[in-house]
Amino acid sequence: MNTLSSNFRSRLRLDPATLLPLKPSSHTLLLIHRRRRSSSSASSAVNGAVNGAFRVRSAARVLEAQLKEEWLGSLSFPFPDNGRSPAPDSNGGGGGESGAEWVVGIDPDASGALALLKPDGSAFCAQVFDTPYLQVLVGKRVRKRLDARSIIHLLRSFGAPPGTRAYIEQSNPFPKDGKQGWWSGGFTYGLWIGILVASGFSVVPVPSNLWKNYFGLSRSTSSKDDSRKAASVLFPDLASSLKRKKDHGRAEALLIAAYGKGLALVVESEPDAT
Amino acid sequence: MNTLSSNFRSRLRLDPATLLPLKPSSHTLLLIHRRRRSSSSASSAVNGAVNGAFRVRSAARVLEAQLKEEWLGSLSFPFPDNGRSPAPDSNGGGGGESGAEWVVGIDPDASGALALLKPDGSAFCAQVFDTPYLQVLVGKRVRKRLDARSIIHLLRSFGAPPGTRAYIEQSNPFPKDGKQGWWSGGFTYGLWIGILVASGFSVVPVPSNLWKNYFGLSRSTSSKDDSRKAASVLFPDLASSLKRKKDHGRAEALLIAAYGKGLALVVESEPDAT
DNA sequence: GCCTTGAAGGACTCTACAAGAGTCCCGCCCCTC
DNA sequence: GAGGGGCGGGTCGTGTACCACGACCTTCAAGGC
Repeated sequence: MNTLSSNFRSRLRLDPATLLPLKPSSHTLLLIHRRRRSSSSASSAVNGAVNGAFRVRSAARVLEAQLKEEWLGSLSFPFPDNGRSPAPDSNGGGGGESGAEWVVGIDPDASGALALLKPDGSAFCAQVFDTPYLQVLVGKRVRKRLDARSIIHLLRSFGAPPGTRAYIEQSNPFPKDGKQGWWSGGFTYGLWIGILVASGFSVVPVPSNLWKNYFGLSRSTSSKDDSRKAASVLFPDLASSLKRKKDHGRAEALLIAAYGKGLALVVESEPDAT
Repeated sequence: MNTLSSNFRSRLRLDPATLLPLKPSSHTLLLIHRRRRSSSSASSAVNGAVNGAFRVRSAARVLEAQLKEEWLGSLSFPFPDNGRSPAPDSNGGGGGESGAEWVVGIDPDASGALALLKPDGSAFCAQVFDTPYLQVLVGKRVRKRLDARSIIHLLRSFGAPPGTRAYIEQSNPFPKDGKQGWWSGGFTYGLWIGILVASGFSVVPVPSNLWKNYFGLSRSTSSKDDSRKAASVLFPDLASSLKRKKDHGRAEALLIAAYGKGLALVVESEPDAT
């Protein structure tokens, strides 16, 4: 399709035992966001329900969770009333049950990548694509900007089922970083989210801490190289496309997807208790 | 649909004489971006074509235009090979000719709005919608974030023809503005672009200078009030929804749409010469 | 083309012909009414 | 809920006890190989 976006394929048997032992704890809740009718006017209803009986503290706690749920809901498929061909089942997600669902992982940076885990028989087909970009003249300099059309084209070519979950790393710039970096971080993040939601994916933002801790990549010197190494172990058939330093984005996308897949397995295999 | 997004309707006869006298000059070119096969590897082909015969100056000029064209192309419908139900005509835009095309105008700010100019017989139906938003907990503060799902829902409810042009104001923060402002500016801008392109619109970014000069709103004290006034004159039936200070976003969206509509008329009525 | 280092940065149109002049916000959080 | 004014700001999950702690980048431009 596009000369720029190189793609690679791999075959991987995702054994739950490989991914589960690390953190089956707290994140399961986040994935169970059901329909809620409240839309952009949270405070009144919640206050009305909580007044009197509960402390102000717990009310704040509840409101906090409510806000997060609504934010996630606004990024997820199917839509409340207009969803075309919505899954009749309760689960909003892609493939349904038994772990046979599609998962997308995205490193939204300008030199980022997109990883796709697609069910293939009893195994999985893993692919990774560099994010298509363009050269754009901004000010009197040429900068790199994501190529919206190519990204949409790529997503459509997948043929993923509606509501497929797309895990995307949250943009979290540092205070001492420059404003242009802050702007670009917001732009790539927003562009990806807009495209994904409009394309029928259910977007799940993931703070960078989570998937890094999940794979034990925290506080490791040269974690950039380590994440490439970890991705090569998880997806050995893609190791050849993770050899260079600049393949860091590919590794991130793959690990984010694997993290999301692990969460999905947790949700499916452990309905409630530990 | 949504309790939050208030909508309003108006009927307006857009007389070309009303909009044209101001600036039929330079911007017509920007709208004539035809298909180009080059994608994200501009430099080589262009350099090859320009080498030798032309000065370096003009080569830079050509490359500059090429970059801009590619950036606009990446935001426009139909897609090169995957466009579903593409307009068979050459014009990528919505309604075709005779000025009877749909136009969308967007003020992408967090408290912004979307304006829709829809052909209705020989006149136009103008509507404006506040951008749906959510309260989101970021850090330990509650901030306002655009509601992607509601925006998509709103756009789909229009039933606009594929390739309808959506004019959106460019995000241009000031150097002394804070990083959070830079991030948010990039985020809202990117989110809108992603949603619009993925929803089949042709996005045309518009620097704020252009439409302000176009309507003579530059260098006017309290240009906020003036733009509300100008929008009320152009769309008298919507004046009642432009009364408050905070309706500034609605006025902006309407004026951006009117600016885009004016450009479309220029392109259609004056193929080449002045 | 790939990797490293180091600091954290306006962008835009118009005028007039190379670089300069002039213009444009917004987000966020406090306050009052 | 609406308007006004002033400055330009991390955010995150987790743990211990309602704030503390420690973790996390990125963009953009220039130079070396």
